Amino acid sequence: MDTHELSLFSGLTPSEEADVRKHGWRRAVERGAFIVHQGDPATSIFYLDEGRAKLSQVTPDGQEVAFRYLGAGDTFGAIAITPGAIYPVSVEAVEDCQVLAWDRDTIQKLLAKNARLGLNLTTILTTMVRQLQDQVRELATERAERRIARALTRLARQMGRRVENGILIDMPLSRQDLAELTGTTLYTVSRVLSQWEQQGIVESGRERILLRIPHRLVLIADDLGPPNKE
Amino acid sequence: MDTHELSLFSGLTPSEEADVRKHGWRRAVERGAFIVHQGDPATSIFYLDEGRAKLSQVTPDGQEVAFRYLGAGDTFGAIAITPGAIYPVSVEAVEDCQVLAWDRDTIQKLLAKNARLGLNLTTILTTMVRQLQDQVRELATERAERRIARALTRLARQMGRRVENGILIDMPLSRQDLAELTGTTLYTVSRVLSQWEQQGIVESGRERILLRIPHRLVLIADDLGPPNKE
DNA sequence: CGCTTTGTTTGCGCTTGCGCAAAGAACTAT
DNA sequence: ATAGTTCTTTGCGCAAGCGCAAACAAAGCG
Repeated sequence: MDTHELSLFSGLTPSEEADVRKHGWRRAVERGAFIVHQGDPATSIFYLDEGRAKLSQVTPDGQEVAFRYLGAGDTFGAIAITPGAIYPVSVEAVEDCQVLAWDRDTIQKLLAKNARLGLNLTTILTTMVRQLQDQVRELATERAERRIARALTRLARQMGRRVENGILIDMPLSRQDLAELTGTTLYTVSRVLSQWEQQGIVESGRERILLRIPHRLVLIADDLGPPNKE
Repeated sequence: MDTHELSLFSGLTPSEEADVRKHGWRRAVERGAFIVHQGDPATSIFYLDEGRAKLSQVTPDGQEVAFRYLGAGDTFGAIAITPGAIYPVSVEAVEDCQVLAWDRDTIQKLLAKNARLGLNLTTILTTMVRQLQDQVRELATERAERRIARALTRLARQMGRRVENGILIDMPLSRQDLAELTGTTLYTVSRVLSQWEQQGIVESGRERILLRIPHRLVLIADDLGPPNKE
């Protein structure tokens, strides 16, 4: 369901992949630095080879909205394929990253040379469309608690690390970050987490969330959750 | 800013376009009928040659969420390019439509034959991604009145007809429809429209909305709006 | 032409969740 | 350590908007 299963390189032979890789340029990005700046001319398409990053947008009045977190194997900046485009989002490394980048001409040549690459890119884009449609549906119809539960289960699948007593979201993640990801506020996130903590569903600290009973979160996300009362 | 400017056929020579068209099959769809059913195997990609349609999704519990309205020149169902995919949305004709459809193999062959077609498709998809990101941002950060103003100005640009005393949304559009498009309820939409009607900004009736002072709506959408108080 | 269906309006009460403020907790740096 | 920064928690009041209900309006139908 994630871009996970399908990377830009899926189905390519090792030598094809090597060829595509060597036409791009590699760059190391430190935690906290930006790989892509919202508003800049979109000149390159990127492949995240290592590390984690946040894909987000800032509103005119300064509020931040996060769309998703990227992990190794994710592709972003595909808008660069269209001449004259501007990046509509920013991508910020939340840990040290290694990225591959291709400029417009290069990627176009590679696409012309390798049909499978084009198919992969199309699939990546339709997957993004699907995910964003889900996000719109959730924001339009679900309440905050449910959206937070959903975000956490997604993050767990994507970047969860199995530990002794549950699944740890393996990344610094503040209440504010979760709020930006779920279209709510830091306060609401904090209150919801406190409540879950009391029920033993999660265990959380500063920028750290451990899911002790992931199943319960899935139930809340799908609203079959054991009623809070009774 | 809309898919308007760029259609699937942009930049193709007339004979190329004719070739692509004749490989697809044409279908007439009556108002109210569905062109694509959410949940069905995605076997075809579509081009809307004539008419208007609604692209929407139904939640498990029956609520409907509308993503956008399509007009002549719009492409949808691109997910069909990926083998095994399922349509995540439904597309319903809101007036009589003419559509062109290509099945997976056909479109793949056409894409292999014509690089420009692939570029167009990629651009269409990145545009959809951008629009959906905007929609997420709006739902996450803006209040109902503002989202409704935005939706109306968009609809006006997309399917507005200039008439004597303003711009008419040239399509049957109920309060419920607008609510599904803006992530709110029929009641809220009705109240907001009533208020605007009193201020002379719009003039609305049953499934019909006329923008008398479109500019004012833009101001509300961008929140520079003449303060309601004072 | 009256009857039904479908869409719209608006009063009212209520829930959700926002957001300030202030206190506390955890990490950083000197 | 100590001070400063950053993140988190929670009380409290409040506004937005939900959703029922009931009345009204407009279109469709026999």
